[in-house]
Amino acid sequence: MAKERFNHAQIEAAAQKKWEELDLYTTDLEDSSKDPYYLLFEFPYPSGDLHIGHWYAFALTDIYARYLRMQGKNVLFPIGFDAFGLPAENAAIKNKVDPKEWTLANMERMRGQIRTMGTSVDWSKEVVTCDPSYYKWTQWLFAKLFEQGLAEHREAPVKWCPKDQTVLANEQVSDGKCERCGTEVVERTLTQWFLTITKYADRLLRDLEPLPWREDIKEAQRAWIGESEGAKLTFALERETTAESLASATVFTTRPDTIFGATYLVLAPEHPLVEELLASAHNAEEIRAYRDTTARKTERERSENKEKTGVALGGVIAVNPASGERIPVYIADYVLASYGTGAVMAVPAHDERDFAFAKKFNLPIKQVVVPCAVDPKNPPQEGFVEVKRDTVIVHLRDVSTGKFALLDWHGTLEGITTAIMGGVEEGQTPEEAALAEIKEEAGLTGVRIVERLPWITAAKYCASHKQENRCAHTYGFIAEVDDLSSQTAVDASESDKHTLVWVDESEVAKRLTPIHQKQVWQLLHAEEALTDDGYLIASGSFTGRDNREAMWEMVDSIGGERVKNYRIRDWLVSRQRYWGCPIPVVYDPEGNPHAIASEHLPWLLPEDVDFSPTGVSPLATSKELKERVTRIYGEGWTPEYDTLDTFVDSSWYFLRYLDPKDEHDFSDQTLMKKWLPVDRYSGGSEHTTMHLLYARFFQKALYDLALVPTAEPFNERFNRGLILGPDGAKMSKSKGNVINPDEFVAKYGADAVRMYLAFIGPYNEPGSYPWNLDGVDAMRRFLDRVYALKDAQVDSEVSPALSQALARAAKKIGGESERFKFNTAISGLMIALKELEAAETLPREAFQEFLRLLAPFAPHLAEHLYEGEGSVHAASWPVGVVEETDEITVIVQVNGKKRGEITVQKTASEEEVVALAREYEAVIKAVDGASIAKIIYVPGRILNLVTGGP
RNA sequence: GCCGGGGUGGCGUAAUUGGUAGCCGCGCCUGCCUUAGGAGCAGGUUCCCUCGGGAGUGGAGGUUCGAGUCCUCUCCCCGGCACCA
Repeated sequence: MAKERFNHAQIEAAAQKKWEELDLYTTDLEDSSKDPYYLLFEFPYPSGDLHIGHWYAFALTDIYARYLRMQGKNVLFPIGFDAFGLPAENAAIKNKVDPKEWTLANMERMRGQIRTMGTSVDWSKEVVTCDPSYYKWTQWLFAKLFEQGLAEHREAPVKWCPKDQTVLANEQVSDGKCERCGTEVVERTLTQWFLTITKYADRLLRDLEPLPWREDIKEAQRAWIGESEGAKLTFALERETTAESLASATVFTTRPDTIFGATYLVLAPEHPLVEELLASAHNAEEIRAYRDTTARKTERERSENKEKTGVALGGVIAVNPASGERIPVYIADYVLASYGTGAVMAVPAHDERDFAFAKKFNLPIKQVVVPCAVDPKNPPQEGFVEVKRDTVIVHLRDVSTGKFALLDWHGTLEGITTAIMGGVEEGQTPEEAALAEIKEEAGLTGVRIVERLPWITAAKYCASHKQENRCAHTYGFIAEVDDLSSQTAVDASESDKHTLVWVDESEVAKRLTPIHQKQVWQLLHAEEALTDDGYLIASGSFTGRDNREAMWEMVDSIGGERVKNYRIRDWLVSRQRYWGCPIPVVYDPEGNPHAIASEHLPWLLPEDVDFSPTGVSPLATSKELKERVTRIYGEGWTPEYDTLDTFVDSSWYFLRYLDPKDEHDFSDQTLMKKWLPVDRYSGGSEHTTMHLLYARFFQKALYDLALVPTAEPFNERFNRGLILGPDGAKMSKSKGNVINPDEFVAKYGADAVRMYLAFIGPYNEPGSYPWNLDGVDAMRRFLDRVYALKDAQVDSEVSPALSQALARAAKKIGGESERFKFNTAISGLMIALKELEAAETLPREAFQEFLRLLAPFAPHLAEHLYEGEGSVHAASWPVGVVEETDEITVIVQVNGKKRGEITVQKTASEEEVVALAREYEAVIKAVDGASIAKIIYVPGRILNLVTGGP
């Protein structure tokens, strides 16, 4: 017999009607009788249809909104539409419809769908970014930024999408492709509007630290801002032949400690000095050709091919300000014009890119930092003096077999395997020392040194018998021997210490035991720069010092400047598209930009426009716009034809929610003081670096203008996971795995669908979940079980046990909801339901209390079954007190393994518990006659008996 | 490559933050009910086992009376950044 299933369509419609009649969700922002709580989710783009992702975004934040209201909070839970943007324009081009009509129709459709979801959003605060009453204030704020010098009009190379026919922000380009349509972007030089977010880079970074955000979100922002600390150093440029001073080049480096190792200088192809020095170069043609080739390449093409290219600035040299060395100057596109100073000092020994370039162009590689390994078995001791010793390590190869000689040590050094090694004695060259050691330790003569290794390395260890720390400054050699048969035997005193062994090349690294031995061998084969820290060599008066410790002194000594540099670029906001907020600027007859005065705002988007994509801004085709400018400003004045990036619209919408209809101000100062910052902002991880950073920048700029009361817009930020298609792949129309929620809502009901989404996993973590119908079905079964209990209600007293069960549930469900862990909150509901079902009789009061716990999760069904006054959503969250019982369960362990559990009075002493435990059969068996050496008792939790001997 | 977050049953997940590993759900198994079941109900379900137990949270060590949780090394997955000097 099928269980009675409720008619969800009927119940939902009735509940929604009731909420509207009671006007349940209009927030009185002035109300000061309750704590304000601003719960925000990212407002949707009106694409036309509500998809399952919208449900995940809106319905789950709605759970929290409802919970907070029941907690007695005054909750602001608003919604609006991010209504400007490309899809409308593309639809317009394709289907010959008006973008405005298209957008308005979509919004109307989505409003209806959102209403049927049963979310408790406050429609009275709705904002629509394409509405003149909204964009009037986007324009007003832009004008404010312009007045502050935070909006700049300048020529710059920009990313251009040939398909969308518009400029893109750096952030909208990924892998060299337009983020929106996937078309390869090209670079163009245009005069564009920029918001100078770089001026706030430092504050955006610093103010991030105290925010209670998840580390990965903060880290993504930090990486985007990309702070690096370093120095600006200046190199004089001279004519190579006459030493005539030509100019000077400033470089940015994060490694000024390696200045003595700078063996050449590199300028970005776009660097202004390149043009300036062209006349002095003897290979001007070559340079021009290189510059042109580079200019024709997209940034992607440049970075895709990691093979270094470049050309020397022939006849020009730079003077290393530290060493005085005259070093060559190159032009290469691995140096970016847009980062740092567009010029670098190249230290091939200690920078991977410089190393690759130096190898290719045969430039000198000069080591100035010696990386230092520490012997982990014998580390330097605090307080001992450090003594530096020059040492050598020899890798000796037998030419006839190709094997290498190693020494297996005996005695106190048993188990250690090294190469032939030893100290460099007074008056010896390292080469001589190497040959001497070969003779001494291996007893070999007729050996030749074939190579001195390029890098010097070091190892630190403690020589405890001498009370000193040693630093072995080590030169490496490769030596070869032809004929082993004619060799003399090793001195007996040496052969006692070690045995000479010959091993294959591939075995060497595995056999070497002390860490620096291994390191030297690896360096021998390492064709790469040394980027590790260590001590300085060949660095004038700084030689011997720790590189990090000496760094800033070195900067001072050559008149360098300590600076911080940021990777973030200014925000390009000009778009050559129609469906956006017109940039509120006009140009005087001289071409200077002027912000449009507030009495002319909103500066309306003209309607007599041909918006087919031609590469010029559609607004340029408007007759009305030109006439408007002439009428207001006079002959010779011209309009700005570009529109704003839609991220500008969405950078302040949460301020407008507080006063959406205000005609005299962008928001309300008093209400902002009361409601900002947003308490919790829930959204998608795709907005971590753009929207979130832009909104923070806007807030700070407005804060500095005293237009908003806080420097940060959002307190908590939660990023939700992703709902995948049933096939586990990201939903996309092309894959045909898009879930349309309407179908499932019709079949299972809105409550079941939202509970399924809530139960799927923790909401505040970046997981991804495939859509699974069985899960929706399970939620419907749960709701059917709830519904089935409605007729079991009797007017009897609630038993203490049931009362306690509900109190525990209220506590758990509340706590989990607080942390957006709706999955475990629902688990709490299921446990509570089981307890209600198991009760002999179901007191009405108990079931009604359960409905209050259910209300945020299944708002329609809870409303339908609720018998109290008004709406269940206006009821308060149950505040059951979880009482402690007199009896407690103690887990008994023997040697950390669980052997049983005993129930004792809460007041029982340790002795009593131990005595009880020792009578327990499994415990007796586990102890097995052994004596108890130790007893660990955590009252009320655990007893651990640790056995000693028999 | 660098940075961040993770690896727990067949699956999604849970674990009071150092104290009973596997809650809740899916799936699966058994039984009941039913003309029927892609319905409902009850029970079971980490693995191995000689039914006494034993093993177990990616792997290897360590700290601790006790480790999914802390430390060291290592492997793998996801996300971000990436010629940023």
